[in-house]
Amino acid sequence: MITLAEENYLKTVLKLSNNNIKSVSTSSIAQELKTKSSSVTEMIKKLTKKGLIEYQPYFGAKLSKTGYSTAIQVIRKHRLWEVFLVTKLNFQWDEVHEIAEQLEHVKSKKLIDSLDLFLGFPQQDPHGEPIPDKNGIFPEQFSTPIFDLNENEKGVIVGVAQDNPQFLKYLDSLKIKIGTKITVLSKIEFDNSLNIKIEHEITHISSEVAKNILIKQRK
Amino acid sequence: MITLAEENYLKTVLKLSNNNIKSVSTSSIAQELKTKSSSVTEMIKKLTKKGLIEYQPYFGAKLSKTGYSTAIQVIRKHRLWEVFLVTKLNFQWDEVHEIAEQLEHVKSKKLIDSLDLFLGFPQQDPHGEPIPDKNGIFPEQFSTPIFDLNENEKGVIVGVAQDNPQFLKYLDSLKIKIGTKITVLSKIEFDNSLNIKIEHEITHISSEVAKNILIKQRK
DNA sequence: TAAAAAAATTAGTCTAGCCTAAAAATATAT
DNA sequence: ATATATTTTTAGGCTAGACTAATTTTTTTA
Repeated sequence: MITLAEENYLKTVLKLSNNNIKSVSTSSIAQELKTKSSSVTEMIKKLTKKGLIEYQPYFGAKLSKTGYSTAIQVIRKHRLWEVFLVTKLNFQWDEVHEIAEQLEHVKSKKLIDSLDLFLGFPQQDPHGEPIPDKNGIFPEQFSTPIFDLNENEKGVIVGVAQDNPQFLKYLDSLKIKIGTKITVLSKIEFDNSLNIKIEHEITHISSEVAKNILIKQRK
Repeated sequence: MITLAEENYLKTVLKLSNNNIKSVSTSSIAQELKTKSSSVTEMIKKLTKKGLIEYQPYFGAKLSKTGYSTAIQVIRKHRLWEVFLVTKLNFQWDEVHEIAEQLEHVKSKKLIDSLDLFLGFPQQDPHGEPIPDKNGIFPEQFSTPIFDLNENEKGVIVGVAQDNPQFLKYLDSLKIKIGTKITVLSKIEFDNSLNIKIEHEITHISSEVAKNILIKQRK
């Protein structure tokens, strides 16, 4: 049986690894959960013993396969409850997070699948976050700013978040248009700018631009 | 802030005192919660310190006024969630208790009042239990078997749960008919039979009969 | 590449809730 | 009315999860 605290740790590791499986530091978890790193170390050990986390002392923790799917299910519950609160109980989109934090820990597979059906299998929560299905599969990706991609992730450009002519001309000069394939090669921590590959050419864009180019993600 | 365990204790005290404010024993609470009486003693002390319970060592615990209304709110949440599960998510009436046990601890006044509205202010849960309103007031009493009354409680007969002629003739012989006022004088533990007063006559009925006479309760 | 700084882990406490065993109080029965 | 039985409370432990302080490991910097 998994406890509420354990679920919150798994969820946090998932979040910090950008919905992927990768190593995150003790201190980042502590910061996110507003606890101390010593507490995190202990809990990570416990989750390792349960097979939910893979942990290398001093080098961070990452989700195991079952840890990942457990975390995804918590996310699914959280987002479905948010949809319920907004669409059925008329909550505002900014009022639902705290309540969903509680509801996401209610344990019943049947409950959440029935709720999903009742809500009409929504694909996004009120904040636009995608909702994984009962098997943990995320829906066909919606458009995302390139800015949100991690290193080595790929996408196809599907739109822009600005129609200012200067911006669009700049995109032309980079040979960026709808349908163009891009890959994020590296992110520069300092100013959040990106090195990207467009078709076969390598180039560099600022964070401002990266936030305004919308892509659909690919494997 | 009240914890989940504390809420469960308050709910249990309320249940054991038949939705009233009266003293219940440590051991009965322990039995109901499947814990040990030593644990109960400790928790009762804690709740006393918080002003939710009034406690006299060796002579039981009873709800304070605020303890009572806290417990009523938990009951309200439990029953509203049960209605939600059955009427909106198509659960069967026997599948909802365990899930409602979890949902009843979610903290948000607005959530539960919105849910109440969404459900159309139901007055009974799927098991026929009355649902208190947002102020903790129970709806006009529905019919109840006499069997469910406690000693010294009163009611007016409003119906029967059997129409078998033998049963009805027997009621005639007791001068019981619709509109008859009754008072429960005492309950015999051994066979759950009752001594009752009908208008001004004292008589005795078996538990079988008591289960099939429906009354509307009075103060 | 060695010293200093930063991050992570360990050791030792604390609280909430639970437990068992022993002691104390109350209730029952002769 | 006193001995016995039952119930309740007290005392002392245990686990989950968190904390602080001390130690160890890794990273950074000179």
